[in-house]
Amino acid sequence: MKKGSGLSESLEDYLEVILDLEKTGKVARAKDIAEKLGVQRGSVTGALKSLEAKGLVNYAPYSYITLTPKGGKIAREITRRHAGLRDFLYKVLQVDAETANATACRMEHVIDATTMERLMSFFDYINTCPRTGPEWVENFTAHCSSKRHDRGECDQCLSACLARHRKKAGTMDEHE
Amino acid sequence: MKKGSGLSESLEDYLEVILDLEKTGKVARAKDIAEKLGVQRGSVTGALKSLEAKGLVNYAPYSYITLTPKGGKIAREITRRHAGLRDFLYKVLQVDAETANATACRMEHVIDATTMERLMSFFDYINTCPRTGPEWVENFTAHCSSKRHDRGECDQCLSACLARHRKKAGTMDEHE
DNA sequence: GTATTTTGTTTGGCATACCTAACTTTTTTA
DNA sequence: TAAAAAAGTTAGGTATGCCAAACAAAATAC
Repeated sequence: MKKGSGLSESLEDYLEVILDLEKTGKVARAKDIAEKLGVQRGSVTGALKSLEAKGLVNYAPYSYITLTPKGGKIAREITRRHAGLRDFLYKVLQVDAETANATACRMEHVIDATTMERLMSFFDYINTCPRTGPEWVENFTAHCSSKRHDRGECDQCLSACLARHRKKAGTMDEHE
Repeated sequence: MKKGSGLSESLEDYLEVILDLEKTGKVARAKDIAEKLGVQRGSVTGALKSLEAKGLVNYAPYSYITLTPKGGKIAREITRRHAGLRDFLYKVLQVDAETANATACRMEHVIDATTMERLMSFFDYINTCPRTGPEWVENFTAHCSSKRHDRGECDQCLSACLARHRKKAGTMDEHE
């Protein structure tokens, strides 16, 4: 268990882009792939041949390009990682949208399946645990700028958190 | 602001290993570098020439190898990232030690400075905020295995957390 | 339906980064 | 100190992955 697909980062990027094009524009064309990846058209031809040889895309010269089931599976996995990483970076670490996206784009190729799964569970844990949740995440911004927690407010913060939870739990009971 | 060093992942690895060898065995020898990186000795010579040309290592054929101030700075930065990422993966996400190390080893080359800083601040936030802390992190394990929070215990968990904080705050007051 | 434009392919070249194997230098040992 | 071993270098080769530019096919326009 290393990187999962066994593909180079470059080829994984091609699959990801092809999936994206399939989802939006119906057909993936070499020109669009080149534009999205910022490479020349000639480079796309080479990559497609390589992907075709690995059974990941349906491709023949001058034909339309589609993902094979195998290629689609990998592409969806990469896309899932991309989205998950981007969300964690943007929503939790609160990195600006562009940096979050760019960093996710690089990390998606190097993170292993185990770590990715754990990160997503952790994201879920943060969001569902009453001790944390969105409001706790927001406070992280303050922690970042001030460099230190204002310890004096901790008691108050914790009490408010408990109160919110009880109110919420109470509200939920009413609905039962 | 992209990757910081502008070096390839490969060359960053060389710098990291050279720093490590300098710290432990005093002198970095090509043979040790090759072993640590899992490459042949011939590959090391090529990399050293490249690093020398960039002013990152002091190197001449058959000479000992040392990092220049510039190379040392980059090597320390990579090493710092490696340690930070490994700690986050191991201590927070609780990925097994080997996977954490291997994943950190790949991520260190693709994470940008901003995101890294945020991640470290977040690690600090988790550890210092009374609402979270080590005990909250431990509970993450349960969340992972059970797949769901046992909501019934939340009130109790939160109350205990508040009690612990007050006790701790009280203890601290006594010391003043 | 032919000419033009667009799109796709091919070719040759460059850079990285690795390998193997032959060779040289340095170090060790006898 | 001379032979043997170890360490380092060089040379030639492979694989990726990109580019630029010439070329071919397909699509569009007239």
